[in-house]
Amino acid sequence: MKTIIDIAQAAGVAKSTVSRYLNGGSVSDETKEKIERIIKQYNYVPNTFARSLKAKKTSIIGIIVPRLDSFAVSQMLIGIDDTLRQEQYQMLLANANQETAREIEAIYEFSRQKISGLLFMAIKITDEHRQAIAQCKIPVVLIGQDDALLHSVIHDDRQAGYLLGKYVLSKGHRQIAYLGVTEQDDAVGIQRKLGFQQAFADTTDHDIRYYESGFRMDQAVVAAHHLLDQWTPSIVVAATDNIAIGVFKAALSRQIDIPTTLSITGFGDYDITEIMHPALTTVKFHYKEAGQLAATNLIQLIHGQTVAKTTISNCELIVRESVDNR
Amino acid sequence: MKTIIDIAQAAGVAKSTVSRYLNGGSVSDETKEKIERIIKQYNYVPNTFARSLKAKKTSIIGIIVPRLDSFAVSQMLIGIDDTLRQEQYQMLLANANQETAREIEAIYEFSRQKISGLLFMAIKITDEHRQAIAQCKIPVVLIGQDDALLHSVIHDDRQAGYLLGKYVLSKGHRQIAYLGVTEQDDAVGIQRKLGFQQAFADTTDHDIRYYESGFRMDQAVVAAHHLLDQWTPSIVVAATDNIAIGVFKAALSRQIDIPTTLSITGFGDYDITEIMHPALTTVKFHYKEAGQLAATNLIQLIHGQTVAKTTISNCELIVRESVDNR
DNA sequence: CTGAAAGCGCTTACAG
DNA sequence: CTGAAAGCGCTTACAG
Repeated sequence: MKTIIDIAQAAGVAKSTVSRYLNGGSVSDETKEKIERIIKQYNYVPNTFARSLKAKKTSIIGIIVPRLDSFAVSQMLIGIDDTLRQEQYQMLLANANQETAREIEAIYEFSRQKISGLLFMAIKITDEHRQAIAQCKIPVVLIGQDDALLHSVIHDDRQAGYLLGKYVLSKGHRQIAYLGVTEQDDAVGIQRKLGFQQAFADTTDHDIRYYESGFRMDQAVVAAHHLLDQWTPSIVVAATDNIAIGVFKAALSRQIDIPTTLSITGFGDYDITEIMHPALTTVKFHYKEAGQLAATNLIQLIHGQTVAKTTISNCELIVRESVDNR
Repeated sequence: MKTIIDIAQAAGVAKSTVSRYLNGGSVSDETKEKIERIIKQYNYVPNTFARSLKAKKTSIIGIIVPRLDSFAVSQMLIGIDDTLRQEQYQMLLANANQETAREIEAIYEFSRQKISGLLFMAIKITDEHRQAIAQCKIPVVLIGQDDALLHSVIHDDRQAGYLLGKYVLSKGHRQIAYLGVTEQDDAVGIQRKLGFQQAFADTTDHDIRYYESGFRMDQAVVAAHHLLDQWTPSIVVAATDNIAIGVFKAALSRQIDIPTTLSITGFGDYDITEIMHPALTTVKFHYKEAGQLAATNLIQLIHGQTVAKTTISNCELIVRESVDNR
């Protein structure tokens, strides 16, 4: 491996001059050309460690995701990658596998790698998280989850629940099973549900019953069977598209016709929901844009600029075929 | 930020002793305890740059993926993450977005970051790739694509095509549309097709016609319409599940009944294919395991151990409902 | 515009 | 088991 000294010697200049060339400092056209040629010839690549050690900064952004096999996560990653590339940042990725301990671990590990910023898709922010983040002194932008202190880009989960609630109401449904997720997850577990309930605030002739499922499709199938064993609603409102797909699967295996006998809705507008049969009525979030926004905000934070504490990414109701009139 | 000198002073020892403690060298129990306590108290985290600069190694593995919104890629990433975590490696991720130029760029950028190994999901290996890899002197394991020189973990695409071909044949289909992808992609574009053809080697009363599609579902829809405009096969054999889903969608919009009028198959066994209606007959690849295997092989390569040049991950036919008897 | 020198925070032989 | 010293490959004031 060639070092800056090799280049300097070959070009007949001091290494500080080469360094200046590398960092866009003032160098005469003549030496510039000379250095350029030598670098190309030697195929010289500066050592990032030496550079970062001295300059005390890196071009690496850490990203913590709860899982890798999720449409929402993939889309957000695409958005993040998009803007990070443009700004010449690299992505260091950690999969927390939905475990808080692994999230904390990743924060410290990232700190050791001296990332210049952190993009964090958390399920729930605890004091332990706040402490780790504070200790590492890294700029952070949360994605998908709000926090009193940290910067965040969130989806309008409340509004999403409300829009869907109003729609379900308008279609005449009154026997409603809400298949949610743990309230540990504020955005998905609480806000969507609150928005949904709000849509029914002025209605009295309805019966909404609450059930809970895990995030994975197979967990949703189990939860849906459990639900359908207990009750016969006219609609199941699932807290995510993935869970809705699980309900589809359970209903199918019970020979329940969708949507004639049972209507189903989701949240998220996953790619696949469009081609399901019947196509799923859901609420679309702009995941890719949220990822871009979060990356942009983080970079501004790194540059010491001020950024709105909370950025809200909007949503829209996508009406398809899985909800029947009642 | 505290440095090793702060720790050394506070503990009343030399910094080389602290370094030895950090790296598991011989230190008396007494000093060990002292240093341990101080480190905890100061919340000291060693500077990775300084460490890597001197020790000339990192714990970072670079990963280049063609896209992020793919079931196969996600699953392989999960597998990779799995074994990399256990071995204390970090993942530096680059999304090439199916562009060769971005793949090359990523290799050089990774080299600058001094990754200790590269996991590469390429579409096609060109001389430009080989040159970049050779120049950077980084251990590499290819995933999903074979190469004459580089180490790789591949799926048994040929066998997959063969298994599916034999099945299609046994179900009586003779008017077959093979909706493939570009032959640039050896594994998906060539091997699967060759295996499929091989299954028909002893048959003469068949008519297989070849069409081509992009990898994305929306591209597959267009390709499927194009195909169905031109011909009326009894089955469409799609080169990936994603493409098969596009065919489903096109058939649905044309009111063609699946599988009665048109049978469809895919490759990959994406999660979703199980809950489609009718459920998709396909060939399952073990993506997660392939990711684990590749990561394991790469680490062995990094440790200077010898590794089989090519590791083949097997496949199995998954018979479901999308193929009718003919 | 250019160069000599100090220093970033570690690790690693080498003595003792 | 422990410490003093050199050095990894850069960047950055500071002179000139």
